[in-house]
Amino acid sequence: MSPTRAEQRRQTESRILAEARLLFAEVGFDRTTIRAVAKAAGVDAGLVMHYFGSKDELFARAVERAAAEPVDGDVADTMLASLAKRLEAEPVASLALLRSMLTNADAADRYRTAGEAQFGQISAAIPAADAGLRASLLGAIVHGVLIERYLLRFGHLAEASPEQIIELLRPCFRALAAAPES
Amino acid sequence: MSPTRAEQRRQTESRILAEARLLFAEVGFDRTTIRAVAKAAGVDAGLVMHYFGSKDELFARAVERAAAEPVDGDVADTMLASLAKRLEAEPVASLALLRSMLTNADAADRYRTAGEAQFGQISAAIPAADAGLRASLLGAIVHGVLIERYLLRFGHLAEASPEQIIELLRPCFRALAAAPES
DNA sequence: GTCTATACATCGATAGAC
DNA sequence: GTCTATCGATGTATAGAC
Repeated sequence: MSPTRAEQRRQTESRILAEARLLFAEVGFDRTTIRAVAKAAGVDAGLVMHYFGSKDELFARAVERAAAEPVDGDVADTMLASLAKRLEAEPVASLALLRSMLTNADAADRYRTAGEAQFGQISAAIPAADAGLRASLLGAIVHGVLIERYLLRFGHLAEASPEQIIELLRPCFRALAAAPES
Repeated sequence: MSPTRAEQRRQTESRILAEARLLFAEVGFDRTTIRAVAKAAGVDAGLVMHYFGSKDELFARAVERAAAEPVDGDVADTMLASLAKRLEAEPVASLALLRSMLTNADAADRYRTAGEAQFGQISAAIPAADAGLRASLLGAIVHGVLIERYLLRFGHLAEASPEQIIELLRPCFRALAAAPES
């Protein structure tokens, strides 16, 4: 009935990862210490190092996620649906990346890489000569909203319902996703 | 002909402040060290401490700026004009604040305070029941664009001309600044 | 007015005991 | 599989010499 060593390790490891994600999302890479992660997970700092080798590796494991979903129908609607999902359930792994991307080069790279896949699809689906810039603006808006809602917790944005936000942004997204005249 | 001690100090102090602003904008509060600021300004670390007392005080002095300009005419146009100005000349003091606001509580507070004055005006000028949320979204968009252009230097946004960006954002801003029907 | 020397704390990482 | 002990580096801040 007692768990094998491999099971033990897997459980402890995932508990460490969960606490690391939370801390990275709350205070960012630099201010998250191995010691604090270990304490939150109820283990020793040496064990965290033993499992993950380095703080960078721990961060990499904590923020890795599944790939972005494909853009099928209308660009604006697809992006709004994706944003709505992230406004309903707080996306901890994304927040860990967002929190750290301005002060950590590795986090910035991962953020860029994660965004490029989605960017390519969106850019290709916009029928305009300046599709790249339009897609970039859409991305900047999404991230600006997520930052002020979850990371800075600005009053109106933090408390508004996802539907309210989505409906206000819909005309913006439509304007950016559609060509000026066609 | 030789400068007085007071003049000497004033010059050295403003040189230190300028270098501090640059470093805070480039790598954020935590990774900016007193030693690095001193070195960039061509003085000793002890002197920086002697002038400003603490790293927090140095940061406060480095990011303090003039108040936001008043909202006179159309809300959307006013905000777009304000954004255009910040897209033409890189606003170093603002960037220092933006770079640090996700990982430093004091920077986040200053950012919030600086934004609230402008927020109140914008919110009051929007004729809608959800004016507060609309104003917040406008702020989030502005900051999202500034972050990706200057702090992350994303290709399309970093290279686009201010006019291009402003014209693409104009319909978004109009939609958010105007009541749904009136 | 400017610099040297140093106290004091924190953190990542390593080695090894149990 | 988990924890103790410790090294080495770095950074803020202080005290005092010049």
